Amino acid sequence: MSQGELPATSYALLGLLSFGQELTGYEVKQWADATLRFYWVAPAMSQVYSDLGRLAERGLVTARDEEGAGRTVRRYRITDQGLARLRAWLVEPVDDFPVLKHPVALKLLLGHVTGAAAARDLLDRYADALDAQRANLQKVRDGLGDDATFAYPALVAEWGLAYYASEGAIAARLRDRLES
Amino acid sequence: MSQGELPATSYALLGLLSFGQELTGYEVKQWADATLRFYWVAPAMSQVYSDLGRLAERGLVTARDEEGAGRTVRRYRITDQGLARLRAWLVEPVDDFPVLKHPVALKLLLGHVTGAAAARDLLDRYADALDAQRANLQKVRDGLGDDATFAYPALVAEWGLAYYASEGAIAARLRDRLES
DNA sequence: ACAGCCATGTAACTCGTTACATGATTAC
DNA sequence: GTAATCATGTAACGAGTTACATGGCTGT
Repeated sequence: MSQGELPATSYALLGLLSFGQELTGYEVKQWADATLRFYWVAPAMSQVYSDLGRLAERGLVTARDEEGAGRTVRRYRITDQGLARLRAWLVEPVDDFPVLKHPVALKLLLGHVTGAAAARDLLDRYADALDAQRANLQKVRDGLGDDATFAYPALVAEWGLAYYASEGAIAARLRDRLES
Repeated sequence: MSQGELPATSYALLGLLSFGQELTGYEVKQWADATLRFYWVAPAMSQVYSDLGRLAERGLVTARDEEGAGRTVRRYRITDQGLARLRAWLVEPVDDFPVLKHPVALKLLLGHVTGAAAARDLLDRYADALDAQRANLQKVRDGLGDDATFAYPALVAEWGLAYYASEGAIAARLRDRLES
């Protein structure tokens, strides 16, 4: 039990459980959609369940079947071992530099194929998408409040907001340079 | 032939060939490492070869075996059909918002597990990595020159440089907020 | 002679996705 | 009653990775 390395996404899910609550797979997915999505990925529902199963196998979380009128739901809680394992991973030096899969930059890179008008269009639509994304993240940040419990998630949300703001400014500048 | 959708990475490789040269798989990989790496991914050598093979099967590139004293190298060139297909993909509205896999943000999000000192450390090391990455991209940008041929790649490289600058500033600000 | 780069691929595997399948509870 | 949401999984597949295998060319 507990042998073998885990993919980062598993640690991310384990991390969601490190805030102390006992969550169902469904709830873990919702938290992932609300927070992890902006800095990591939003794992598919099916992956959440299978990853939680693996974490349980290794004793990093416990699975408890909770009887509720008619329906039984399975709640997961992080174990001491899981917390220790998570801490060890967190303090490990980060080997991977952030990977950006940026379809807009990729398409702009090939602007010579489509011409300046298409490139401007691309950046315009990106600016709209950025606004929408930023609005979503702003709601998440507001939802986190100013309590100490979620101080770090709030910090990271603000990082994301600053990133979107900067990205919007850069995109606007690039668009202007294509205007000529 | 030419049936079926292609993954974005295949279009990215096809895009590298859209600049007109006839390249070997090895050279495509080098271009990918130099440019695509910053905004998309650096595909493994083995993937470059298998993707080029698939593009050839579909008539989007031609493969020509070039005899050279003893050794034969295979050079790929984009076809008219390939260029048309690439153009169609480029003008398609971008459905995917950029995906950021940001291990530093992910670990910072879980700062409550390790404490403020570890979080500061994390951001310090990230700042160093950012500097290194920015220096690499600066070399790429300089190598692209100011010729019209690589105007779009140069534009995107400058986007990347601005992004790294902004990221460094944000990380420094966050670090200061953890100082107290 | 030897190291390092150029060059090309195959095989096994992992991560993560979509599609499929099922059913209970809640709000209107 | 019926639609949306809560809840839990399995199966098939795809994209991309690492490990393995091979060999020529180039500079010292």
